[in-house]
Amino acid sequence: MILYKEKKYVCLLDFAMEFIRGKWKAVILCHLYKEPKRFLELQRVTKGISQKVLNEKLKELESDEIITKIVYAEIPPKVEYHLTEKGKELTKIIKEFENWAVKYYPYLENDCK
Amino acid sequence: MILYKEKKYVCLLDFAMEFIRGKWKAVILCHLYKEPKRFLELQRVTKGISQKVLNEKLKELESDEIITKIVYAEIPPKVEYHLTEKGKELTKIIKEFENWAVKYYPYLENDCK
DNA sequence: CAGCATCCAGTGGGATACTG
DNA sequence: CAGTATCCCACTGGATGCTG
Repeated sequence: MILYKEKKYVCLLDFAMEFIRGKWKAVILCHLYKEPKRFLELQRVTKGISQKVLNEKLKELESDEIITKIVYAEIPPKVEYHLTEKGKELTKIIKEFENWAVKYYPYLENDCK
Repeated sequence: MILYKEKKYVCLLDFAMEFIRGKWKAVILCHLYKEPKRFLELQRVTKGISQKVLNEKLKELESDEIITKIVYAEIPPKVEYHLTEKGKELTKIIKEFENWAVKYYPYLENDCK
């Protein structure tokens, strides 16, 4: 049993999966893989996500040190989200899931690029 | 947008992640990696899972062709769950998450073997 | 031994409106 | 542009008891 930040995990894998739990985190990370993105850009490409949830997930990813947030002191505000090294390695693994799906479900199109 | 079995997915990755969504599926698959297991065995090693949820997840994994179920005609009943080839490949990726966690959180013990 | 039926609680996420 | 604040619903999973 692992205790981390007030939460319980039955094993290390359970703990590891926590970083990408839910419908959106993996998708967000993939969108940040090639290059950093701004908030609105991210919302646009992550089709279907609500502003509220995007914000929540970005906060969680930041506090987990998977991404970093860069705020430019401009008006209107400009914010960029980048993957950390730790986040890049995680995202590489996530992309393997995508490849797995491509292999076993080749007829499903992949518009998530 | 992908439609599959009455459900909607925003992209292929979202679809791929569906196979291991929730707290338990990844853990279960890892436990089946080395060798097939019986129901009770699986419940014992997957510490904390309820019988109901284990059953639900096994059914989902079976209908997704990630595992196969072998029923021996004995009394008392004997059932074994095996990974398919598709499932093995998926589980290999899952194990990389574990390695990622070991790398970045080396001080957390790993009792999930 | 393996698995089904209920009932219930917590939470992840949707919709909408507002702000520095 | 990049958030916050509410309100609400659906779904995942927990607890317990029963059965071929």
